[in-house]
Amino acid sequence: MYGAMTERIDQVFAALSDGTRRQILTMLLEDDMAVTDVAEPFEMSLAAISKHLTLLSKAGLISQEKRGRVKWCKLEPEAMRDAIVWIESFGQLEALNFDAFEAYLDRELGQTDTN
Amino acid sequence: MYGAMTERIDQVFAALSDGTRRQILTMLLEDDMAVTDVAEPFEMSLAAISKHLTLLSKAGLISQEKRGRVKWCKLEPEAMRDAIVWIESFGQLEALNFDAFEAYLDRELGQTDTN
DNA sequence: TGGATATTCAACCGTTTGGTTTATGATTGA
DNA sequence: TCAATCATAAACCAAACGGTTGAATATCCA
Repeated sequence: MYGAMTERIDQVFAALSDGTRRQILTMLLEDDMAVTDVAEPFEMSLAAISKHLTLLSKAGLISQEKRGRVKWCKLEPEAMRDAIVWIESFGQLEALNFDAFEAYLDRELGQTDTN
Repeated sequence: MYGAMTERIDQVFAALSDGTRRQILTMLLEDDMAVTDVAEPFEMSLAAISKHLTLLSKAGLISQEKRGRVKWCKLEPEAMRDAIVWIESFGQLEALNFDAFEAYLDRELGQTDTN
């Protein structure tokens, strides 16, 4: 069994492991965008971008709302929160974040979260 | 073509997208470990853990050194640096980190880093 | 020497990923 | 109404993932 939070972190990190998707997220920092406009700077097909957006959406990193024939994509940075907490704890250079990491681990264990 | 740094970030995020691997990294925070000892708390085969360790090693997140018949695994948290810079910039809650992100983007662009 | 231990290799399996092309559905607007 | 536009679906492909089992390799030690 796999905890809900653990699974979400899996999805977020997996979503971030592709340069195209990271670039899309960066573009969405500016403003909400239609799918076609998201696809414009890329060389791949619209269908491929549509798949990337679906994956980002499943990971919670964007939301999509259809108005008319246009589907608007909006960044949802909150979805990164737990992933940020996890990864920051390893930036031991500034050893400040260990408290946050231990708190995270406690929550994980408190959820009968076997791997 | 894909920039070297971009590719490394891909690998790091992909490595972190699996709960087993994140747990291994957490274990290695404590101390260096032999492969067999890493595998002990998991229910999967030793060969499976060995593969996870190979992947972590390719991502630079651990190093492995063979002494005798034992292969020691050591955490290499520095490998997370660029991934941390990238992801932190989206934690807009504390809007402090944007400078780091812009610096990252500048480096990316400065590397003829097409996607 | 030879058995036990540590680790990986090799072959296999089913699923997912990241892309393609073509077809389809929904909506717009002249 | 009907052509153009926006977006996804469907079918396909090659490669990677995450796991298995069984064999192979290397080392230790009695």
